[in-house]
Amino acid sequence: MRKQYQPQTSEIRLSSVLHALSDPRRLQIVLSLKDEAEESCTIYHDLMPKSTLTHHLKVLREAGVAKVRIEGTQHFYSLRTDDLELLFPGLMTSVLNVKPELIE
Amino acid sequence: MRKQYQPQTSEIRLSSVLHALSDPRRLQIVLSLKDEAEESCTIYHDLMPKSTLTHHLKVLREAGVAKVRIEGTQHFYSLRTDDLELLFPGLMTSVLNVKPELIE
DNA sequence: CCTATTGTACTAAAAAAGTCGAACAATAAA
DNA sequence: TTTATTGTTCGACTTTTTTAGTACAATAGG
Repeated sequence: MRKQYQPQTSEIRLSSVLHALSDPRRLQIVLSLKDEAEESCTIYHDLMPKSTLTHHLKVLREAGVAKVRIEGTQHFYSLRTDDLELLFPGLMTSVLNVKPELIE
Repeated sequence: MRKQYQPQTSEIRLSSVLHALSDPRRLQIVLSLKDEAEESCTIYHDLMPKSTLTHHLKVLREAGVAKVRIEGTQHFYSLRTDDLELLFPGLMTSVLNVKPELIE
């Protein structure tokens, strides 16, 4: 369990962020992180198999949308809200406040 | 040259909008429409072949990001700024104001 | 040390997206 | 009516993405 690459703030790109957010399952994950400081991966295991979840979290991480803090064997995910607000002011606010019926 | 389907405002979905915006070439098109009321397709023919352009404009149209007005054989494209602002307040503003070096 | 928990890596298959040439359709203009 | 302009449709091909099973790695606890 190594690497867990996450881009520096200066490496985050809009195309990648929008791509990461455009998948319905990833958008669902992102929205569920809205009000949580951090969230362990296990809560999503009802929604999809572990390996699929790993894939989506990796896309979010590598795009710079989410970050992870590792504690023992548990991974706690959270949004990089501050970085994203700095780079793309207003973007995450508008995405996170989308009306549920307009998501997909 | 018929159909040119464009969704009603109530049919526009965030996933589709984000997907449409996530491709670098489409994002480039969208940004070029920022300050233009309307723009004919011909100006993009340096950037890509006609059929590729048609494809990308179709994705933007069907997602509800752009609309077209047909005049003779010319198609004039513009952004559905008002509709998008109504559905996803602040989203397009943040995308359209991205710093060029943060696009891709 | 043994075992359960948590999540990654690898792999393969299927689905979706992007690219673009060539033929076609509609209009405009000569 | 013939020709040029503008853009679509079709089809083929390539690339990327998504999905998910299986095996593996790291840590925690008994």
